[in-house]
Amino acid sequence: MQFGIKPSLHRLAVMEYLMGNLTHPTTDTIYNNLFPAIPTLSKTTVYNILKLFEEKRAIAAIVIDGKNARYDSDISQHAHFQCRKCGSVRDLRLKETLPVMVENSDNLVIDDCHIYFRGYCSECGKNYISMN
Amino acid sequence: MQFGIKPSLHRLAVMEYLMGNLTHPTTDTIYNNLFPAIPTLSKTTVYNILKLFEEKRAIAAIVIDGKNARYDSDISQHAHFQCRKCGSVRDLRLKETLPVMVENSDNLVIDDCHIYFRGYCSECGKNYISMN
DNA sequence: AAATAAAATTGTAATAGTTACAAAATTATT
DNA sequence: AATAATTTTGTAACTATTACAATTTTATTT
Repeated sequence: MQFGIKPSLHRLAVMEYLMGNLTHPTTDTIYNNLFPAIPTLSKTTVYNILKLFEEKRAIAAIVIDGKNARYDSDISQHAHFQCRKCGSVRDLRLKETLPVMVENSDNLVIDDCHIYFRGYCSECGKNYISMN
Repeated sequence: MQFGIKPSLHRLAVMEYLMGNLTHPTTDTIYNNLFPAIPTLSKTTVYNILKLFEEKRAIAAIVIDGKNARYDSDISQHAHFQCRKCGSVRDLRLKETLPVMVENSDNLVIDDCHIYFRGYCSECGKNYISMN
């Protein structure tokens, strides 16, 4: 396990789950899916582990609607899309890697960038008629 | 009041506060600052009004850390930066307006885009030494 | 102007995601 | 084997937000 994170059974299980499920799961989803196989697992541990991973930048936390955080083991440069109706989150590939595109006149130490879009997914947008 | 929002004293007060304070205030901050002048104001009303404004796209909700939402009456294309240490949020101007830069192969109805950066602000980053 | 309908606001209570914390269990080191 | 360090657990607390029904205000109709 990299990123200066010591491995443990639980940490490995969470990381493996994330790598095998690039569906931007919530803490709850991760916990519920791991629990059957690891009955001693506690939800606090999942919170702890996800927090540790995110701090070490081993995974990305996706926060869009403020309801709950989602997690992504794909830390390559990509954007996200969340449907306003069903709440589902999916990846959006960028057509080109973003250049340094902000005016950073002050001495900001920038280590992280997130881009997200919102709207209606193909399912929920079926009956959507623009009023413009 | 535009965006298909009927004006009321409270709605006008919230909008005026946001337009006069481009500091990305939280619901709490808005409420606490308006309350002295409008003692009948309730926090639920502030929540209701901010939700309405955001739904009508009259303001932008800024959700970065999942702790609480912040609001911005500047709905022009710009990015945000949040300090990991002090939590402050500030604007970052984009050097050029973003072109359509995602592969939108599916039928997504996209109506909103947010870009945010994280790291350490000039104050909190003073003693920051990169370990790379 | 009075009566009625519609909309906005209020206050309380509930919800849900997350964190604090101290105890227990596990793992590593001496 | 003994000790120290780390990880995990479980409960309780916290906080931002929402649900909801009652009340007040505003608009519309008679």
